[in-house]
Amino acid sequence: MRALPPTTVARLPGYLRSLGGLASEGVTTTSSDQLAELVGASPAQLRKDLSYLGAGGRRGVGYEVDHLRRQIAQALGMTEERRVVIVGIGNLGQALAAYSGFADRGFVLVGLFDTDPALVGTEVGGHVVQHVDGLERAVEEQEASVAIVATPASAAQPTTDRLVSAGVTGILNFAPRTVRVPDGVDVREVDLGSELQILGFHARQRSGAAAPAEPAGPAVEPAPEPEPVPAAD
Amino acid sequence: MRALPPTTVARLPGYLRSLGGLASEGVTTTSSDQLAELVGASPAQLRKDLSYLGAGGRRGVGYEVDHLRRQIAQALGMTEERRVVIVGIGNLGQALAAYSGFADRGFVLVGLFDTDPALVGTEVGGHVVQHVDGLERAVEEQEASVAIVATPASAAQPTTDRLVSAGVTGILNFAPRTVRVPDGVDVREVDLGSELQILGFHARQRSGAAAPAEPAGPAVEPAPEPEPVPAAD
DNA sequence: GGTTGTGAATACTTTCACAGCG
DNA sequence: CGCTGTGAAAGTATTCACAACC
Repeated sequence: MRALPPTTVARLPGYLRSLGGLASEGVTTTSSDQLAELVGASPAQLRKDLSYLGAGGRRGVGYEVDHLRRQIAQALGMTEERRVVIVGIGNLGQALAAYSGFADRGFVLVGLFDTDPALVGTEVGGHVVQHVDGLERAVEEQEASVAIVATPASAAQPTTDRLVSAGVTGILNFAPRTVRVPDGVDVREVDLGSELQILGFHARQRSGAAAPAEPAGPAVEPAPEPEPVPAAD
Repeated sequence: MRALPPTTVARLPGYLRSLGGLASEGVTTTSSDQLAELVGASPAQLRKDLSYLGAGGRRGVGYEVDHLRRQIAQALGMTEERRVVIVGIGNLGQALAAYSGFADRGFVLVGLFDTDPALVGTEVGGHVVQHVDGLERAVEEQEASVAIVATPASAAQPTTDRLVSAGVTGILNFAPRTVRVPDGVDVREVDLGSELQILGFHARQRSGAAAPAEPAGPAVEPAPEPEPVPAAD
């Protein structure tokens, strides 16, 4: 088991969160059944995930909460400090800058950047907003390895390029545009619009929308094929 | 191919976005190669995804941009209006309330809710914040089918329960806690902390972290901090 | 010529079910 | 006994590669 499957990695933060909850309730030992219930996964999946970590569960007993927390935290690199900058201090950037969970996860916010002269120099979440002109320099000096991009769509790719060339290796992109990065750089895209649209898909399924060209079927009521909207804008 | 695979659904918003870009440049026809390049997917995957939709690509020619847009928009239910409420109007909730992409995607914001008396009655993003006491009533009256939860973690589950019982069938949860919903309700979890931690995992991989193995030994010591490696590569 | 649509092949993920150990 | 760890099975997703068609 050299590398963890990406799906496993994506679940670890949730496990860690639930383990924290257990710990704060004074629980010292847990089982795959209990933890699976908390995180909303299957016990088998949980055991498999944890087995990749070499988590030392004891048969007949379960897992030691504290030990498991340390192991997941280490797998996620939380034992090392990561320095993070945020670029784009609009509504969303400001909310992200105010996020209180950085420290708990080993992240230290070291800079906020924007182009808006009205914003530069103001303080947001305890940091003074700087002009993006100084982005590369600050990234290098501060040894930032992670960046959060919360710019308008049009600025996302250029901003990303600058961040990468300055040495950032992890990017969390909130701009509604997928950004390209070279090998060795990791991007995660988070897009409110896409998430809404995915919800919209399921809502449509539920609302009895027949599949396109799916005539066969029981006597469902005259499915209202939604009138084509006035077309594209 | 009854239903689209979830992975395909998750990619459709990105396709739609890129198609919009092409359309605004006056491009009327595209190919799986061109579109794949834009969205950062493989041409084969794109063709397979589009084939699930029954998108009428023409061999030797490609896809008609406008037709494809309409087809994806319909699959995503964008032709029907979805009414959405936001609960929790803190920093993040305010940023989400100000999001300008609702209308383009067929979503209409119909209510903002919070418990904070200092917030109730104020206007955010063109809407007056209401007290959550009136949540169920408003959801029913406004026929909201989608809710965005941006409350603190502790309020996420109770809020979700209330929303669901009032009739909401799609939830976008930004609170750092997975929420449980009954069958027939769709939840998407978006968590900044988790995303950061996933980035942290990859950063750790890169920084030459040794294999996680504690080869042998019953008692594991809690001091496995690896050597700090400053900016290799 | 070019490009789609798609079965087949490969890769990955989840679930099952039970051996193995405390 | 109870509960983990894990091979094997089942289920999904992606990629390949080429026939079909324009």
